[in-house]
Amino acid sequence: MQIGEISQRSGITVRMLRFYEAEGLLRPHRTDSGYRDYSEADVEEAKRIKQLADAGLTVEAMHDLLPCIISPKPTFHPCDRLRARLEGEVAKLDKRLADMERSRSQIAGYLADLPVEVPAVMSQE
DNA sequence: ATTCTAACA
DNA sequence: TGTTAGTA
Repeated sequence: MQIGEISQRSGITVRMLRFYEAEGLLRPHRTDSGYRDYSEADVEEAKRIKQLADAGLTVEAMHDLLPCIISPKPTFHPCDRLRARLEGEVAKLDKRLADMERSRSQIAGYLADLPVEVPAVMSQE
């Protein structure tokens, strides 16, 4: 099938399907004319990729996790290092959350100290 | 009509 | 990630 069909069936944009391929996540065959030719197996793989992408995982993480997924749920198979990798992802998110909280309080502080604006019609009178 | 690669007011 | 260009 062509890229347009797997796109609608997987929910991944054509743009991203090409990007993931460039990243080595999906390897569809090519027709004589150079068009990507996807198989049913590719559709299942694409659905798994979609799940991981929606979880906010990076392409690098997907490379590690995809081989450990059995169903498109995804259900993870106890591969070696799988637990460590998932824990690593959670650690990264915890780091980002901490950074964002610092940023939030900083900006909230600017907002709290902001002088009250006087309406133009009043300041001119 | 669709897809392909490359590139960015 | 979108979008556009010029093809196949």
